[in-house]
Amino acid sequence: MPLKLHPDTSNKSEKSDLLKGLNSKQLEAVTSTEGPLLIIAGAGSGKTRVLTYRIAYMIQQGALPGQILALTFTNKAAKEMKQRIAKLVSPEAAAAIYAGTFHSIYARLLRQNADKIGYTSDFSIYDTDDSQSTIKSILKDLNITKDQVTPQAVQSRISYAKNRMIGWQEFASKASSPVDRIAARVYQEFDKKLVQCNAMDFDDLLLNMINLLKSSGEMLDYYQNRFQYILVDEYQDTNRSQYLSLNYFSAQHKNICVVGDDAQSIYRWRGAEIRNILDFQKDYPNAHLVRLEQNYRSTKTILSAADAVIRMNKGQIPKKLWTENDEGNKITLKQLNDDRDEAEYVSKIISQKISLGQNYSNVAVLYRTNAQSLLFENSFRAKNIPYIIIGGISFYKRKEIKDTVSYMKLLINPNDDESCIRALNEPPRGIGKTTIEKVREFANQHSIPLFQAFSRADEIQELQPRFKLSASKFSNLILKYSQIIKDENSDIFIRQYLEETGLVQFYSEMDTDDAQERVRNISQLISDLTRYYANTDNPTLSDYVQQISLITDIDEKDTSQNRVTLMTLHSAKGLEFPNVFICGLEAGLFPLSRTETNIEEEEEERRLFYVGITRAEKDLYLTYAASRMRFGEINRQMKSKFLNNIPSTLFSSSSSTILPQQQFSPPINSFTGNMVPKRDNSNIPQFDDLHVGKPNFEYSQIQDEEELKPGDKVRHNLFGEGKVISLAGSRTNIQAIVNFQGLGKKKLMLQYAKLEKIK
DNA sequence: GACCTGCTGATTTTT
DNA sequence: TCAGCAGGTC
Repeated sequence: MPLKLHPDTSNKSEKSDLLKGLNSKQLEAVTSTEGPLLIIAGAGSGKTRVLTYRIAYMIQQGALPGQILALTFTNKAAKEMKQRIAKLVSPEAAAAIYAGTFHSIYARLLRQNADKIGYTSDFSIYDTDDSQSTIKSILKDLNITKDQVTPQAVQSRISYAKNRMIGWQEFASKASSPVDRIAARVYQEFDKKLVQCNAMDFDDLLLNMINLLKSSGEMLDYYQNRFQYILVDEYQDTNRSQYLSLNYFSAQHKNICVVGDDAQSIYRWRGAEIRNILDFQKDYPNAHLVRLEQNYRSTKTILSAADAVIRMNKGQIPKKLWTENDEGNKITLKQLNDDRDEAEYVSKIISQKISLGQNYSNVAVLYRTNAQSLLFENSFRAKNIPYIIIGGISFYKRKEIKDTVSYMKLLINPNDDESCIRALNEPPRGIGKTTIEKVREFANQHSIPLFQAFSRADEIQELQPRFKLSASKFSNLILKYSQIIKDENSDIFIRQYLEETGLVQFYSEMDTDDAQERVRNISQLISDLTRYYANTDNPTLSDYVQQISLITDIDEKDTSQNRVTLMTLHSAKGLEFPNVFICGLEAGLFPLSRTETNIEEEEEERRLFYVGITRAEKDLYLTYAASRMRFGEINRQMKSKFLNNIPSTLFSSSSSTILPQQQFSPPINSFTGNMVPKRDNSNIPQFDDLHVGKPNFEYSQIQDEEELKPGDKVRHNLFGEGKVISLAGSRTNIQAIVNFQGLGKKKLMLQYAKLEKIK
């Protein structure tokens, strides 16, 4: 169907403005709006710009924003794309576009039609931890011990199968090893359990989308008409189920545009199939192909290094990435004695750059494994280098946050057994393992959710009266508030509910730093919920919980501030920085040792190195250490074989001489265990960036403007109104004792507690 | 049922 | 190195 001109946006000058500044290939990609289009976009070739402009152009040409489906790799990328479209076209248009990750968009669509596939719209989304603990309980029910198979092994096999659209029946029929046979058995139970719990894991969001499309002709018809234009970013990293769902969506109109680069495929281990991009032209025989090969990001030197590396891979499509940029600085290769020296070296270079007028935010430090971040953190903190870590333990994976979210989930989806278990004994209610086992048995016998079994505790003969009492207290609390929320959907009641769970009070009363931090985190989550209710049309708790279930590490970080970014090479995909350090280039670490025996895995590692190199705009530093502490032991190692792929002419003269491996100097410290500074989070600017949307952590504003004094009336987000009893501590670390109405006295750190002074 | 202690395995990468 | 867990004790 050709595009019709939109009457009010067909302004000629706007249109030409939009296309101005694009090179001929980019222009071709932007304006080829009809039919299947494959864009092979080399690193730094302006891919994001092309996608954004293409959408804006389509809208200008008459496409309805609500008919556009744009799938990106992170929610952040989608958000940025929408922001740019808001400027290029209009905020209304941007808001109407369906843009997000596969998982978040599909979750949204599934919510609207959950009943068609046997769920309710309030289904829970299980993250990896939830799934694993479900698997553990299944293993227990099946009397399978850890000696036979680990829950992790089972989980990864199930996920592997799901990613490739292999159901349990097929998996069972092909299972040849004992572990596979167990996994097949668990897989079957797991599927059943998830449906019972009204829950989906990450893989199910994709699979169920396909099930939904297959569920009826009308459904398929509806969505094929609904999404007239489909755009997919990072197509090389899509898996089988993503691929199939796209085929369903686009089968009629075939207006599908995929963008990718086979050289940057780094998620094979997660089920991504490069063949999706390689076979696109087979799938759509009349597909138009555009190659974006001009790089606007990096210097010639960096590009040469990247090219030299990727050329070592056999299974790559030949590409000629080129740039008009300068030759630029040589690459620095540095050998250090050990991992601590490596961190010191990186800090030193960063400090030098800062003194020459660079910004911290122009620097990224990339590594293979999250565990490597610790030494950089220590060193940066000692040198007052502000930094942000992406990845590692996410805010939403913290115990107290998961517990709080479990209470929310349970309120909207009482079938959710995982949340029930989590919430049940946090804070401790005196219901122990034996009791839970008895209730679980009862639930299994009657095929009812765990929560329902707790509500019927009276009927369970073997339970002692005191357990029956605490069980009914627990279920009454949930039932009471789920009714209240149904009657009046307001965040006020959710806050009240969370307070009544006693979770915050439990931590508040524990006088440890750790507990105080947990209180702060919970209160931050609650502020976020409040903000969500204030800023969203038709907010619901269910929607909020689903949103935060799908937040990715990179989404939740505010990278706009002036600080160094620390992250894994995987997380760096799609980003760019003037200065990039790639650290830990050692045999066994990068490439990881387990990949060395498998050519395909090693090629994937090499692509990962390629991705890392091509993040750099101007200066690239490659470092490796002769010895490194791993698993609490000091290991000596050789430099990475990947370094041999880069011609030595590209390295600066100040680079370390590339020593033959045998000549490595021995590590200076034979044992550094005690010398590594303890992790100390006290002065890192971290609380403001662990967040959905805009964090706005408004701490310490009050005491800066007007000092609190005993007798003042204050309001706390969670505890409500109260009166300041006393203040103690140093200026930067004031502790207040506040008497809250109905709650009694609480000790609060002013620096973190959000106290609002009221008249 | 709560708490303590000593053992074990984890470090790939993430929606 | 250290978090998480099983197993023992009160």
